[in-house]
Amino acid sequence: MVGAERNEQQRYNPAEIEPRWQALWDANPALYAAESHTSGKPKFYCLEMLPYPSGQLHMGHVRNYAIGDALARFMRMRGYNVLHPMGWDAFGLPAENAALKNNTPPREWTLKNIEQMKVQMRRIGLSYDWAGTEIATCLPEYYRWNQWFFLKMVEAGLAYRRSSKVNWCPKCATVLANEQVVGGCCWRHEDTLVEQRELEQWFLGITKYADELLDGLDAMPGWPEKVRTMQRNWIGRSEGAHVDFRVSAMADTPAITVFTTRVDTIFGATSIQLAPEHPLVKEWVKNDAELAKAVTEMIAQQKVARETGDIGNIEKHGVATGKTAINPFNGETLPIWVANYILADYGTGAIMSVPAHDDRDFEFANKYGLPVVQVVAPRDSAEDVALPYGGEDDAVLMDSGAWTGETPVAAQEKMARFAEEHGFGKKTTTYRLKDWGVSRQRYWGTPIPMVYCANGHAGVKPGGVVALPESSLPVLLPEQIEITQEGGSPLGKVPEFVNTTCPVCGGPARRETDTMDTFVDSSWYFYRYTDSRNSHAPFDSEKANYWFPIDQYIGGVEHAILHLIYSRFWTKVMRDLGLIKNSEPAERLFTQGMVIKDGAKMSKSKGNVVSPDDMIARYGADATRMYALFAAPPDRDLEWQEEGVAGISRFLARVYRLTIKYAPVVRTLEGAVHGDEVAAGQFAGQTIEGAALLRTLHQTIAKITEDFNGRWHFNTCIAAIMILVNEVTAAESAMDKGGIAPATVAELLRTLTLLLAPFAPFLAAELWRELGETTDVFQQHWPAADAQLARESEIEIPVQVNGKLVTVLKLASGSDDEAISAASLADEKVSARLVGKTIVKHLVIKSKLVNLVVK
RNA sequence: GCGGGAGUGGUGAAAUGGCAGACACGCAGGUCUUAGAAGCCUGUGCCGUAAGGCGUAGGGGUUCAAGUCCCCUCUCCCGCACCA
Repeated sequence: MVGAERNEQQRYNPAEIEPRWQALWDANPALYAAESHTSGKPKFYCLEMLPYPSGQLHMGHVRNYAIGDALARFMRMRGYNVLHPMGWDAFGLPAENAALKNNTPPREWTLKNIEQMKVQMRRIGLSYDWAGTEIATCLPEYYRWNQWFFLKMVEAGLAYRRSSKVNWCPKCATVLANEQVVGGCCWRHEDTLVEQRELEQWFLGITKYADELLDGLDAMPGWPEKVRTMQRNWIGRSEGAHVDFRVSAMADTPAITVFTTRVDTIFGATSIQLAPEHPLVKEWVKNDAELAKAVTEMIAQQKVARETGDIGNIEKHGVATGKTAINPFNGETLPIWVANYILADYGTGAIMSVPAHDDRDFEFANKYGLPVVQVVAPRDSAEDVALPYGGEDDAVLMDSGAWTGETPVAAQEKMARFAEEHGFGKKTTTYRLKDWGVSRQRYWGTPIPMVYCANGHAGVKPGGVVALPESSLPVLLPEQIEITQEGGSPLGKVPEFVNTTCPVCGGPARRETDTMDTFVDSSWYFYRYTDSRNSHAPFDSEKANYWFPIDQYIGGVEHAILHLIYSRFWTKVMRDLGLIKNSEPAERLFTQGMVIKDGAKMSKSKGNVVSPDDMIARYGADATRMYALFAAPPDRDLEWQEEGVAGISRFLARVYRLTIKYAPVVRTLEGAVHGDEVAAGQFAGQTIEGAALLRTLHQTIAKITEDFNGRWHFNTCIAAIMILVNEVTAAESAMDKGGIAPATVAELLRTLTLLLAPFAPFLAAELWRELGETTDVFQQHWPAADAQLARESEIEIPVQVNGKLVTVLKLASGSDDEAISAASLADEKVSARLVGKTIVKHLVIKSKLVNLVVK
């Protein structure tokens, strides 16, 4: 009957369908807007990391957003109030480089890129609430709140200025945070070695939160173990002790404070080792030309090794200073050396060397013939142990005065207390994490809202730093400016910007000309989304408290340290300012894998970049994003194969053909109920074919629904939809002959469309309309799986003999173990295997499988 | 060196201790076509004409049953690294 109505088949044409729907969606800004915080629905904050507006979307973006958009659409259909925002991480160096190259102002270049990328994102059909949430961090409406937070941190003693050794990228012509140095090179210029410079810089006191940042990781089950481990390593908490060693015969020289995690081994110390850049060494080289030469060489060598990533492998060497120090625990005199394996910026830059119980000290002592004194040994086997010996669980101290016989752990505690009581040491904790240096000598960033009062006033000496009042915010970035890469901050060359008055005394003042690290912008942007048009505050606390924490954050693992640690820090600061209640920004974090091509990360230099625009032009946005979900589970790397996209496109074309073919039948069914309103009994009078199709349908619903709840194996979800479509296609002749009730056909096609909606929104919208619906497919309820309909009528029972498959029995659904057992013995193939054997065990497992153990 | 992850057909992959390779890609044969493209149908882990045997990096173990759990080894990817 249906076949007769078949017209000339329309072909699936995404190039026509997709822009048509896109235009409709663009014209309706409220379509994906979240309801307010007073909504009665449960909330769901679905967030993807905001992109840098380079002007070109890449496949990594497409994959990231395809995952987030599928989830956002699914959650909406499940009845949640979904916040799904998007914005632009719009400050940063590329805009300045582009300005140099093309003579375009950074602002213009950035805003143009944003427009381009927004066009691309809309073309993909991503369901963002553009009108309600979109932010660009380079606009004063946004960055004024960076300045506001900065002032709050100055007030709280969390932002401060000091001179220190900093990482300097010559290409960026600016300072970098420790987090932005990757393998000794700049994170943006992987071939550019980072130099060390001494500069006055602004720092944020992230180390005040080091313990909370570290301990909090244990209570974050929704974050990948990998990310939590990386953050633990980065924070690098190390419990130990400081011990002061007096320098012999130099009463006015300060004692050398060493940091050690093994104070229990101090009786085995045979030398003191200083970093080449230790302050005492700097003093001593003044009167010792030979020492000066050796130290200078070591510093140069350390620098080279650090830059080439070889630090850790360079040969240990050192030089004796000729000076000695006193071990406060036993009064022994130890030689003081300078060694190239001691780092100036970790601990105190000085160690006590215990060759018997530390690999590095052992290597060093052997080379220079320093004594090796064992003071820890296994409890039972005395001192017969290979050195260096770390001291396992059953170890005890030997030759260690009052502490001899103690376990190392007990001794560490007692000896640190002893040192403290006698004033030459204390228990202490060292972190690898350093305070966050946020000053950048660049133009395209947030101006730091501080001035230097030229003449000074009460409490501020001439040239001293003064915070601007909140009322003077925003400090605007000047627009017309000459960008250069030399001669310090570009802002320093703009007199109208630099010259100002002191807000306290009214005298002349000079503005801070450094700008903030762009990671400041991204540390709190997701709070702004909850109230992005607020001009009185960064956001309304009530709104933020409704939406936070983020229910699902999705992005690349490359931000595991940088952005994800800074934004955790910022959240804690905001909590302590009383702005929010949550202590962590995101309940769940998902890090998707990379998109690779020919086995390597896509890059211009390798020439293996696949452009999303090309893919969309050839196969459509639906096929492109669906392939990104189908080709691999989302947490794994994805090898981009164009044939695969073509395959998805063919699949969508089959769905399209099938739906268009039967749509006329569906449309003529008046008042048909559908979706989850269908009563289970409705399809009771099915033909066998109809029942089989409904069974697969409901199995598919169940599978996809379950997967969205956490497993996120969208590749197998899409495979399940393919299986369903394959079955429907195979039943076409039955459908044509009227072997399947029209209501069933309608149910199948409507539900199939709903199941496709999170993955292929354009096609779903088109087919929903073709099926005669006037509502928006994304406002529909997600279909409910009916366990009755999903149940198999016949079960397949594999039968094994000694664990090897012999046959598969087909039995009526609901057969009990006894029936299964009997059927397995009655089978010919099985009995052939049993000739001359004795059955030892006859196992029927969970009504699913039979295993006969025979001898 | 430390930490995390991975290793399954020609390829992407699937399999929550229970039939290894679902679903795709590719390939081969067929069909339709004046021809091609697109469809559609069939086949496709390896060895073997077949019956059958073998098979999840390698080795061992636990179990009625192991890709999956445990131990050892190898390889690859990612992060950190002379961190005292």
